[in-house]
Amino acid sequence: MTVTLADVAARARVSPATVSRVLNGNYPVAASTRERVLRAVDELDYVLNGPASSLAAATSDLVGILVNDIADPFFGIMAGAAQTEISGQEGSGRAGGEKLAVVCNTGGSPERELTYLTLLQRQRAAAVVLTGGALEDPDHIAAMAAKLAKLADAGTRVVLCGRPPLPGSEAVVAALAFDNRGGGRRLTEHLLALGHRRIGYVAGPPERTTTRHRLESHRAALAAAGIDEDQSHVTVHGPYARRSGYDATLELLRRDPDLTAIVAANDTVALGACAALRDQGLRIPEDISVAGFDDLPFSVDAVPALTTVRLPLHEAGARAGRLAMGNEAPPPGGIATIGAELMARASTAPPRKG
Amino acid sequence: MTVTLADVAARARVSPATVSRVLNGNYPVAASTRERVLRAVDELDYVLNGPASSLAAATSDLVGILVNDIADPFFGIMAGAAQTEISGQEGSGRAGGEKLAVVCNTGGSPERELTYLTLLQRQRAAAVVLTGGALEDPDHIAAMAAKLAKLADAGTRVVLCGRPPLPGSEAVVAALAFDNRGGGRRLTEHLLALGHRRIGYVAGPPERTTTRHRLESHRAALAAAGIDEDQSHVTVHGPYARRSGYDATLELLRRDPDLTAIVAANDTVALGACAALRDQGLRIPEDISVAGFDDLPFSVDAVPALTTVRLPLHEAGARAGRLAMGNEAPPPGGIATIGAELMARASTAPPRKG
DNA sequence: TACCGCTTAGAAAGCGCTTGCTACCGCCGC
DNA sequence: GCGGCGGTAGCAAGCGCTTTCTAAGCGGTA
Repeated sequence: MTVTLADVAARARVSPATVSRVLNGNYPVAASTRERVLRAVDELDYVLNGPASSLAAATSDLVGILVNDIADPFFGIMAGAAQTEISGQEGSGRAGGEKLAVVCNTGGSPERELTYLTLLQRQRAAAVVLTGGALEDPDHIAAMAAKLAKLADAGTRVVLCGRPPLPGSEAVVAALAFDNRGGGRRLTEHLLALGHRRIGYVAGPPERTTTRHRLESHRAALAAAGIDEDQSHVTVHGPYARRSGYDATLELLRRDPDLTAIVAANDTVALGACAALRDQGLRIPEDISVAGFDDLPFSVDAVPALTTVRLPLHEAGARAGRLAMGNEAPPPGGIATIGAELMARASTAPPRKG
Repeated sequence: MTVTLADVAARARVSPATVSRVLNGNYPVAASTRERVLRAVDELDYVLNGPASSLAAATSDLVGILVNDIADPFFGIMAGAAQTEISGQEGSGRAGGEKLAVVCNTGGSPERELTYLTLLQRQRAAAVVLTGGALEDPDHIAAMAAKLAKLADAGTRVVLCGRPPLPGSEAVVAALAFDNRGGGRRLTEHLLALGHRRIGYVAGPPERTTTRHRLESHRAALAAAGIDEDQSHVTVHGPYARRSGYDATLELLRRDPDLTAIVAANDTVALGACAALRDQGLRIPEDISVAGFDDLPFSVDAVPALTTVRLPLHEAGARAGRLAMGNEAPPPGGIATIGAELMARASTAPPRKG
């Protein structure tokens, strides 16, 4: 019922081998023959059998992009950029060397992360791009390192994007990490420069690298400014979600009503924080300043516009895509840190005198 | 080098057939044998060869979800819900009947849409979910219908989610369409009830069904209220992007400074519109009302909170996922319309007396 | 005891493609 | 005029798995 290579071969009166070579274009075929084959392909509306092809050639055109939360533009932007870079290979006519770039949503679950990796391993994926902060659980790190090593062994190119390098894993083609520490430090320094001293912090889930890096750099900046009291009572952890920002902010206000600024783990959380503050009748930034992280597209449209740290998500994703395709030389040592730029906007201002 | 079924069979001292049957669990195998096999699998760290398996069984565990823009939460939410429903199959131990649910980003390009479909066809995908509004170009519709028919022929289950049914295509398992018309009508009626008569409209790209349905229902509501002047000079088209909302709003203001309300094609565009209005020194909703569409998560946090139309994106995505897996009966006729609910919030108010 | 049927395992034939090797053809150069 | 060579095409052997068909072993029944 379905058309096979052999059918095409019969129609073009050549051998299956020749058809295969025309389709793959990696072996000389006379122009006249090629044309005859191509015509047969068109007439029969032939579609290559991917599994058969992958099996015989021991390679696949699947490229997986893993994200923590597909509904979050933070990941969407990176994934989209990577996917464009990977799929956009050749504008040249026939769907030849086309890669099938697909994104897989782990939902932040370590098990699903591993499961997806196994599934991609099954498919003998050509490459895998892992985005977003990693879990700090040692077991999971070990499992991931082992898995990635196995993937690399099987010829899959592994790229990390916006994720710190895996300790001891040379399996990876390249790791592009965001400078969360530098960005976090600059953000807090900005607040300090404005005169803030009592700063609440709405952190992400404690077990994520991103959370820790951002939080640690915040505290380091405070310490460097001579603020060395224990910060734990003005820190609340929660998921990277709007709701979490809302709830955490109410909690912080309860713990210390004299806070003059709130730093959020990311922009989404910051938006929740703003909502909570407004609901408490506080004005931003007159009564209290708010800052986020990531500079997602909506942040500039918040009212007031959100002070945040810009991460070049698009650029990083695109670069990861190119690395995955082997279209760009890996950075020295396979590790690159991507800058994070402070975007000082209207949501932060000097604290009220008093 | 890589471990194959035969290696496992040798180690467990059974035939390859038996190992296959243990792994697929669709044939009786004695408990003791099964255990021996499973142990061998573990010890050798065996990973099934997907392509080989797909080739032999003539089926695959790939499920594709096509989206127009992965960086847009509108799609992210649907895709995430669908993916969860598809992957979340069996919590039961071993990675057995696991489906590989992946999302493919077409970027709104018809060619890439078709390309992805071909790629999925190659892989003999188990199912395909198409999300988001369709292009109205007759050629593309015909090409899509043909492609989907071929996919269905090859056993791939096709589900449309948030996309109008394809004319004459019985290839499709089910089509879940949003009630864009009903939502659009209610939104405009809300504005009319508030007393607005001069309403600007920032529409999406003219060639998309979503755009047309929303715009037509808006105009129909106006006409029903006796406002039957030509609306074209207070309508501006543009992509579904923040920037487009900003620019279009400035243009509308230029064309008619007396507009008392602006309706945007979706929430993202509405945010851009708000920014433009603010930059012009206009207050929302005192000077001018603004409404969006979709009710994305950030809309409630806008200042003022955005009046919009809620689309149950998560629910629709989940349902599409279930339909794709055959875990839910298709609606009668294969077509279901999903309600759209007006969310009247602070960004709309009666126009200033004037 | 002989027969039957049930349960469980193995043998082997592909699934549709790729690719190393061989074979053929026409032409050049000596 | 003949050996050789570059350029093309075909043969056939798998790639690693699934699945049909066959067979072996076992207990139960007549």
